[in-house]
Amino acid sequence: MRNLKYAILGLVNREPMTGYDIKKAFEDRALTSFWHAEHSQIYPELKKLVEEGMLEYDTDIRGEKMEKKLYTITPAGRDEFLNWLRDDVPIERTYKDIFRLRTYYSDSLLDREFEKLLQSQKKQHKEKHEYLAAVKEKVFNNTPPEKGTPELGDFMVLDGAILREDAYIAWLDKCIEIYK
Amino acid sequence: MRNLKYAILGLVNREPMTGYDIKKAFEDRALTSFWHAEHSQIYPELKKLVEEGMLEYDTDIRGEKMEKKLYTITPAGRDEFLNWLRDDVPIERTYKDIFRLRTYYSDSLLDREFEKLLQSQKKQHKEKHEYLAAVKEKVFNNTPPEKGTPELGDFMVLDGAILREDAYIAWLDKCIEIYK
DNA sequence: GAGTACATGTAATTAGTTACATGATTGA
DNA sequence: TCAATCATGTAACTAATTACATGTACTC
Repeated sequence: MRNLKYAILGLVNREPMTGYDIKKAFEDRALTSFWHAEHSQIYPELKKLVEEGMLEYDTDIRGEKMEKKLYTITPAGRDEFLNWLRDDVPIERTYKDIFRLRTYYSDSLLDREFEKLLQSQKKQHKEKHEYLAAVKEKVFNNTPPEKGTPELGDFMVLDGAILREDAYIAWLDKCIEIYK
Repeated sequence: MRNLKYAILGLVNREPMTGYDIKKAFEDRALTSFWHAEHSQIYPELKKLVEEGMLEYDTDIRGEKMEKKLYTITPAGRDEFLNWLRDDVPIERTYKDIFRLRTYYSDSLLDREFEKLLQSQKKQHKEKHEYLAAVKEKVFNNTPPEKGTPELGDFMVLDGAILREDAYIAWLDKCIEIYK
């Protein structure tokens, strides 16, 4: 499906970037909630995208010797990206989740043991939720940016991540209630 | 992390199973919402688990020639599984989601184009939601089973899947509102 | 006799993670 | 001068998907 390919094309389509910038973007709060890749996956993919004519780069010499490659999207790359973006896709059958897998088997634990695990998960999801809500307030003042700007994309996925955390916490609370 | 290993150990711990049964279990309504594997991944993993002493099997001859292997968990396998189950794990940093990736880049589409994609996703998530809610009613009468039964695990993850769909639909509605 | 479900495997490829490997630049 | 960050790559391994490959049993 080459999802990483399109994730990268989309980023470089927003603005020219180095591999390092892409790595940083994947660590960013909004993106990190629904996509991620290590640099060891990014650099080979960039090389491939250049070979395929989707991206090109200029080598930038910083200081004495330090080289960095600034990637730009080509017209072919932009076409390919837009065609991908327009696709109407089926929803994913499975959203893999290790804690749900553990919950599925929780009858093999003592009630107290499992309740502790539930509480630990809740604590972590609450922290994530608070963090995301703080970003929404500070960066966006809780208000959606203008249509047609990349910032609106950032806002929507951030909002989605917050709703996802809400639902996760509500689910954990239901499980805790059962086990109490 | 060997998650498939523990997914399989957990299933066989519930009751002896063939590889085919495990495949079917992964297609089951509850499990399929948070875990999945193809038979091409299951059979080699079963072989490995036997080599590691976690599982053993009896070959059952059905009819003329047809062989099936009924796997049973060993005491070592059960120990390993329970130790894994007791682990307190960090929440996943990323829940990969291709539609959220597309949403992140939606400013590159026309409003009408993207709204159509949002509506298509909503339709699919609503169908999934209705299906899950129907299972919850028919199988569990909307009531949690007794503690200490595998059925409670089934119920909790099913409930979690429903809440997840609720949140997804709520998020899509927010996005649709913005784009309308 | 045809179709579906049962039943098990391997091969080839793609995706993703962890570890190995190197070096420059910037600011305290 | 030390630490953090910038910057790029490869190697080895694990995880997962798609395709190839085969045959049985049951029901209509």
